[in-house]
Amino acid sequence: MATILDVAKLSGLSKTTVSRVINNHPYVSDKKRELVLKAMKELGYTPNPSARRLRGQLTTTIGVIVPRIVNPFFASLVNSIELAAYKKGHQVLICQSYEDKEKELAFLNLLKTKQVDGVIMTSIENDWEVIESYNEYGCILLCNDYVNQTVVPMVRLDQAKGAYLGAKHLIDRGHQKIAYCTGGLFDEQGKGKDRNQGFQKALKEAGIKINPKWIFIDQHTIEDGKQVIKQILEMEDRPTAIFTGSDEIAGGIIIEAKEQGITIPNDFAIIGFDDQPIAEIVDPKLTTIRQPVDQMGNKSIEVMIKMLENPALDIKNYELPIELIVRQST
Amino acid sequence: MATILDVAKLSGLSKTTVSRVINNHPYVSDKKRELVLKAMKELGYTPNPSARRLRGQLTTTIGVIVPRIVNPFFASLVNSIELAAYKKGHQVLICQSYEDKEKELAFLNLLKTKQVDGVIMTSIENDWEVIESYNEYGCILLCNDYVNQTVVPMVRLDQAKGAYLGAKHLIDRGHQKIAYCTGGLFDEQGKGKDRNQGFQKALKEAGIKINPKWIFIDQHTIEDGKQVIKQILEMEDRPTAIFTGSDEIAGGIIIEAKEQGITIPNDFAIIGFDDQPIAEIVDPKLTTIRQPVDQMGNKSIEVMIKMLENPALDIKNYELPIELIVRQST
DNA sequence: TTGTAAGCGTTATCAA
DNA sequence: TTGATAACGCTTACAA
Repeated sequence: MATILDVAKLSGLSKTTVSRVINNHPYVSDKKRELVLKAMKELGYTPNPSARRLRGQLTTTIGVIVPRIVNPFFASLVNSIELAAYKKGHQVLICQSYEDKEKELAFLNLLKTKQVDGVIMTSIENDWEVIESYNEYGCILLCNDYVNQTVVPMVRLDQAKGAYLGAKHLIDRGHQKIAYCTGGLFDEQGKGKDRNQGFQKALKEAGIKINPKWIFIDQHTIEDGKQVIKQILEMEDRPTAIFTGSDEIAGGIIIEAKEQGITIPNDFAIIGFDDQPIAEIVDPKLTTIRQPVDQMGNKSIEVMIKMLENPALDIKNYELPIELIVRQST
Repeated sequence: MATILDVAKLSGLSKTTVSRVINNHPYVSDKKRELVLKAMKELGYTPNPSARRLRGQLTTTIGVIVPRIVNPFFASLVNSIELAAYKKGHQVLICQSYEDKEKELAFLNLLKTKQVDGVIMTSIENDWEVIESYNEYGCILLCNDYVNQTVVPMVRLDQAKGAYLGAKHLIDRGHQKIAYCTGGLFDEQGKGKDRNQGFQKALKEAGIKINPKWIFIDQHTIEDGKQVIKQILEMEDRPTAIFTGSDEIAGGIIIEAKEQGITIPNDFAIIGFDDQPIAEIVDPKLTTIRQPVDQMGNKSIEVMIKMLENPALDIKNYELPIELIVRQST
């Protein structure tokens, strides 16, 4: 590989001048700039990022932490992040946390060693204090997931509103007995609390009481969805509608329901979350709450790069719109 | 961040000795090793990968090129690669080529600058000669896609056999009029040629002639599948079975067929390729050819790491099993 | 406007 | 068995 010295020699100039050209510094005469550019081209020269990194420069690499890439929601989020990053000349290092604290920390360690300029976290596993302690080593940006403090920029959706819209839609369709499936808990605090609040708000407004037997926590996959509907079918007192935290659970419910001879939306109305491709694949097609994934990816990269260029940037909260998509399952 | 010098100072030894401990070199007394280890722990020391890279060491980063991460097949391939790499202490840098030659090359350039130790290519866009020219800068491994020369290790499936099994299955079910959808071309050469061959072999053995009107090339998405079935329905002379190059196309066909009041498998038998999650989501569930994605990912990392440790490694071709999964669509 | 030289954190070479 | 030192490729004071 050609080095900066090779370029310097070929152009008959010093390393410094070459470096100045590479970094667009002022005080280089047009003539010499030409010379350098020509030599660079001739040698097919690319600056060595490791050396730049070592010297304390930017790495042009951004890390992204997702729970799992096979989850289509996160796949499309990574997709939009990668595309946006590439346009800006950055690479994307991905890490699947698999919801594991240790994996998450191992990845955040890349900040310490300047392997990545910054990390976009799409989910948070460790306590925020722990994660925050890495913030001194590089930029952290929260995308999708978030915390209550405003210590790092966040790109997020109004999940409470999304859940509210979904629940309200079911109520407007005449449902009073509504089950709730979440990937998190059904707490005031903790994972998924915003959606819980939105859901509860809608029910409260309609004067509906929540039946704790119809709350299913820690549900994630298609398989989980199948189990949920099985459990519901065994109940004496059944709900008439099911609100779910993801299209995958909703999809599982629809698939298994059909297997059991249940008609949707007649026997049960189902609503998903995310608007993943599966929403249009299942039959009946899924009513769901759309998360503007592409916008989230673009915004995250935009903000991240701004942060990198100007570390003193104001820390802001970017909220993106969320909307209800009505299809056939409700 | 603590550096090797800090560790040296704290342990009262030299950088060299510390380095020896880090790299498990011989000739370090147990006592001093202890000392170093203790100091490392106390300082929370992590070696700086940029410095190691610059010094010509391994980067513990492996690049993976996929056409697009939102394609579930590639998402699960990346998933298994990432998991296997993590176990071995490696990071994974992903690049979506979006089937773009330039993007592919931009990424291969990371090899030149020692940003990644090696690249796993799951698809090939540029001419092989072009790609091969990067092989001198680092390890290249082909996974899923392949070329005819054996210049780099390849982890692949017997696609011809897969296609043969699928076509044979349709024939065994009594079909004589079989359409063919491929993501590539219907050539002797070029993308997807193996599957073409397998398909053709099965038909030939059964004495069936191929109707060129029933060949659909360059089909990829669910949307494409919908278009295919629409076209078929407009034909005078229709096929009775459709062989597709991916579960997504097959899924699209099933979805649209249902919309049009067609019954599957009665009116048409459909067979997919990949055994993606969608295969079990559509109704009727999809008969398909399973590609052992996890095995491919694991094997690729295993071989890649072997190559990195021993660049003189024999270049081999690793072929993994492929099988037919019969469900309801045939 | 240009160049010299020091230094980023490692590891390999050589000498002790 | 240990340590001093040079080198990897780059950027940035500082000097000219």
